[in-house]
Amino acid sequence: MDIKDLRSRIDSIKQQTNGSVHTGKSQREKKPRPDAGKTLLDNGWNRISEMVYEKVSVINNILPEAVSDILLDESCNTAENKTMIPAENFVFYDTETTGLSAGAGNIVFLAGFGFLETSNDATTTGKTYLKIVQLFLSDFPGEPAFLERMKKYITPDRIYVSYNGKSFDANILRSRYAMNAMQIDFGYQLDLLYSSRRLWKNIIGACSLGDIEREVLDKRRALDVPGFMVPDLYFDFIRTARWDTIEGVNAHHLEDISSLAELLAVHEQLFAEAGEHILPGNYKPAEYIDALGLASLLADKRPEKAALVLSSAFKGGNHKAGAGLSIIHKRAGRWDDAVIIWNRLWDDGKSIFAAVELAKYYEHRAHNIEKALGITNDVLGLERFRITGIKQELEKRKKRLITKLN
DNA sequence: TCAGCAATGTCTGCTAAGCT
DNA sequence: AGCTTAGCAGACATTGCTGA
Repeated sequence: MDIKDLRSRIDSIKQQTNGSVHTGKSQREKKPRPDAGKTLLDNGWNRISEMVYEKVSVINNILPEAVSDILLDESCNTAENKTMIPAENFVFYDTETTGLSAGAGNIVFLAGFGFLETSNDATTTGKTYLKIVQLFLSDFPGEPAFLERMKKYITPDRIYVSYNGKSFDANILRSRYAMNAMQIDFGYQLDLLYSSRRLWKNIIGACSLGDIEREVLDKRRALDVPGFMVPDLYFDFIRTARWDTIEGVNAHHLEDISSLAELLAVHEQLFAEAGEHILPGNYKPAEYIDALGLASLLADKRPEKAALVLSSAFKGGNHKAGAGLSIIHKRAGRWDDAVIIWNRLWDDGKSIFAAVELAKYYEHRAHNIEKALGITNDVLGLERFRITGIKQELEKRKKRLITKLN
């Protein structure tokens, strides 16, 4: 994007949010939008204290019903000895801030928490929906009251789901509570950035939440506020107290939280169907998943599923998946299965990894020194070693095998 | 008994990438 | 832009097994 495109994009966003495109004319000359005089209170926000506002929205998109323990580690007390955790234990959260650093000058002005709840309404009983509570700070002095109100939604016994929240949101929040001499006890942090990278990085490249929304969730935002503009728009709001200045940011923030819930649902769907060849309807087909990444996520808690994923990918011609599967077989003592894979990898693609494994197998397991030497000579003849250490290792092996043979 | 090998674990340093 | 995290590679230590 060149500077001209960027300028026009910024103008069009400003036009949507407050009509204040920079035209060279003074503020006084500009014609305000008809709704420019609206306040937070006109837009569904409730005033909690002088500078703190709160809004509740209900979203009915694709939501996780129960969530597996696959993405959680042993430090998560909520998941202790459970393979499935009720969705009510998960809180989806996101913040908007005045900058990127965790330093003193950067504050959180918008925080949102999404709770999965089940309807008690007579007509929709049992239906799960996402209730999102947004908290807005309308000016800096209200920060202590803002943080105090937020404590209502942060409890140590829940699992807090975010996108890059481990690095960003949680740290900034902790730092704001510390700056205000207040205590906060966050629950377990589940950051979907890292699992998303494993699943899609090799397929779609960049894995920002926006990329994931577009490529995986198939969501298109009509006109979104780019992150880098958020601080400026908030500062405009502080100066002008015009609600329409910040309207786009709040909408963007609500979308982000809603997408988090949907993204967790996609993870769950993938885990549930791992190893099966068809992923139905809502999301991209199986070829759109990095089999190695999915298997690596499943490896600890569902090793049998990880093996199924790799096996199915290997059948489809993914040699790296075959290599991974062979190591699982080897560790489990299933040598015959491992040898079949190594032979195929060697025959089909002259895989150095497979050849080294076969040489080890014939030397130490099958005690067939001639065969071990044969494959060692074959692979040494390839002359396409990226890692010189492997070649040296093979030459050492060759020397040893010749001695053994004699 | 001991040397050599393979596997595994730990530590360190570096890089890439996400958030507003 | 600043900060944090995970992943990766390389170096090194430890353990267990095997065969001379």
